[in-house]
Amino acid sequence: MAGRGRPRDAGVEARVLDAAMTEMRARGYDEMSVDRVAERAGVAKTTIYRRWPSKAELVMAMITELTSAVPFDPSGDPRRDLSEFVAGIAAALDAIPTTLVADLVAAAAREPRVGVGVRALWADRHAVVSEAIARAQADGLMPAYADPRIIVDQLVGALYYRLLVTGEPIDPAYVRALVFGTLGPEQS
Amino acid sequence: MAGRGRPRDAGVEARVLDAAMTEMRARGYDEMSVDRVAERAGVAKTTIYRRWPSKAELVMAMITELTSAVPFDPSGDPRRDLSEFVAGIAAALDAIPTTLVADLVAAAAREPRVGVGVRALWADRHAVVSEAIARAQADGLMPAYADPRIIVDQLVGALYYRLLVTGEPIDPAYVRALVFGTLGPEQS
DNA sequence: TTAATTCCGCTACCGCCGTTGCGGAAATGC
DNA sequence: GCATTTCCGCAACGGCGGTAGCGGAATTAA
Repeated sequence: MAGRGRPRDAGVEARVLDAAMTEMRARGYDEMSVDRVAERAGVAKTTIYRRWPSKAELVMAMITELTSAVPFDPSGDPRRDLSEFVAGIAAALDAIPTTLVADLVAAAAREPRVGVGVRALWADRHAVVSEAIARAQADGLMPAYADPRIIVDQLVGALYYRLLVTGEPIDPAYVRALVFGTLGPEQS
Repeated sequence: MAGRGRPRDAGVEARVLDAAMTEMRARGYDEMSVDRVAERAGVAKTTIYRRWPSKAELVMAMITELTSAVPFDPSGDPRRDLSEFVAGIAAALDAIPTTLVADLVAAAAREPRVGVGVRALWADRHAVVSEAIARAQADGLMPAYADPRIIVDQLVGALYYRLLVTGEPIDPAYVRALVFGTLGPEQS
């Protein structure tokens, strides 16, 4: 399986991502320099650029590791699944510095490949939640005139908008209010 | 009214914002350099930095001029006002390159002052729409269990999310579906 | 006219992102 | 052992954002 030449140092990737993480937490995206990340990882800067084409994609790779750890196993109960879905996104957004989320969004809009990556991370969850909403509509738990996929846009969009534009906090109360506004009061 | 010393060249501001606009349209945010803007405006780079503290705020000033031109005069009819509100945002987002919107969002998240500026641009409209929604709820046109301000988050957020993250188009059909999903079918 | 004041253009500089080229290190195939 | 191939570290560089300092230009006050 090994190629012809010198094999890649297996530890480099993890060391760099780790260093990027600590530098990010300590200084934020703008003040984090690739040179310092390289130094902290004990690696030449060029080695970093050989694996990730830009600072944004390096950080993107770091984030992918983080967000892929957010659990999500749908139960079939719309209210429960919706709450978990929204809370999961809120938690993921909370685990990452706000400025970084903003930069990722910017990177996603600028670099199609990054955008595709971010979307793929959540595509399956979106599909599950869309189905949960459709089921809730069919069961008469909520108005049936809205497109489930658009409701997903609205749920996720509200979180991003609040975090990035209005700057207001995304606390459990907000998450609850969001789901409550979508599904309405509990029906026994 | 004139101060003691040499007065500010009145034409500089307009020339710089104009140059920034054309450079932005031609090259996008990243490839637009302040040096070139200065050259095109016939102005020293330092003069630009004396008026705007950063590239982001320079572009922000440019955008403020643009978006402040989007008209909005509420009629009192919820469906009409909601449609105009959403369509107005969609139009504003459409008039600006997507990458620029993303960078502005990033700048808003990073630089509180920029965020305050953007929010102030829309604060009054948000208030009007919130009241329109509250009125619609009171009149029984839509479910009353949702917080109007959160509905505004969801409407605006869906637009941003679609534009910046999913990359899907914001066409009149989507705007219509968004309002329809919020207010439900027309009631004669 | 002269001094004080404010603005402007110019040059130089720093730090950072990202690239290029080169020599050496670590593996494989003969 | 030896050539080949791939990876790595190193040094240098260009371009950009942003800053500092200086000399001169334009204005007001005396």
